Amino acid sequence: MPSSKLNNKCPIDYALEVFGDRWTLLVLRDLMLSGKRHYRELMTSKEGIATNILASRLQKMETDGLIIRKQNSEDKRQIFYELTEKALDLIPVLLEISRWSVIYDKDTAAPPELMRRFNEEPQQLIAELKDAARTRQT
Amino acid sequence: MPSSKLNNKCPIDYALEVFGDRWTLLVLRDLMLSGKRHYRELMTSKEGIATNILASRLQKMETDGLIIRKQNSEDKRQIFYELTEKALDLIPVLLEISRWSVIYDKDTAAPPELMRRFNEEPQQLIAELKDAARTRQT
DNA sequence: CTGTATCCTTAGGGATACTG
DNA sequence: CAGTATCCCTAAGGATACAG
Repeated sequence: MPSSKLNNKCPIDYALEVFGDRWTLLVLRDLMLSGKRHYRELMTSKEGIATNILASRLQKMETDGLIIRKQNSEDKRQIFYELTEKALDLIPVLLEISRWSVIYDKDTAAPPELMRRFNEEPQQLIAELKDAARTRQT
Repeated sequence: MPSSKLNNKCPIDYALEVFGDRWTLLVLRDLMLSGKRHYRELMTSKEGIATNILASRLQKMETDGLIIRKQNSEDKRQIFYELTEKALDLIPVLLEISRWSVIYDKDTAAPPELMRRFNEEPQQLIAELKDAARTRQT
């Protein structure tokens, strides 16, 4: 198994360790592109993740430095998840994947305006998406 | 599970179905960036894939339209795998992933010249890599 | 609401022997 | 060489109940 290698040198190996499972990329999508921040919101995504799986995934993502678990300063019971720069830097990966899927799977759809802008001005779009995610954080 | 949805609309879902497992992306890497074309070559990659897994992955990749299984016209026993355009269009995805891993994992390395060119002239690099893969095919 | 704790099932994958 | 065919095993994931 790729993740058991001690001296791990291949970039693809590392990526597979961090988000090469069945759920992490979907959770990242919801946090980064759908603007979700709470457990309950993540639970509602149409793929139907189980509660124990979501919890374990969130923990691993925190360990891997993708998210930070925070509580609302007024109501301590309110938990939300903040994306790190490391996670935000996966936006281009998600967009590239989306572009590919939209081309090759007829049943796949993505916001056309998003895809158009990714083709025409990718840098600016990425910067905007990052900014949007950052300002959503607080 | 994401793959069981009938009306699958999210691009990330589709990508996960096609290459969201532990091996497909590594096999693609070897075919696309390392120039491997034969079963025996794919067997030697450092992650150590099992023979049955490699065989099943190659079959699924053919079903999914990523590769074409061919035999040498002179020596029919010689089998090799040819990448489709659908697979070649994943080069940007692999490069984006690599860029990210190199930044965030200190143990990860990639050819620096490759990464430099991906930053400075991505379109040209991608075109070159595709061409290289295509000419290798025959 | 945000998770733990269990229990259970299954698909994915490792090891190895074997085949045309 | 390019795989099949088995056997086995475990980690990943579903379902559900429950807790703070």
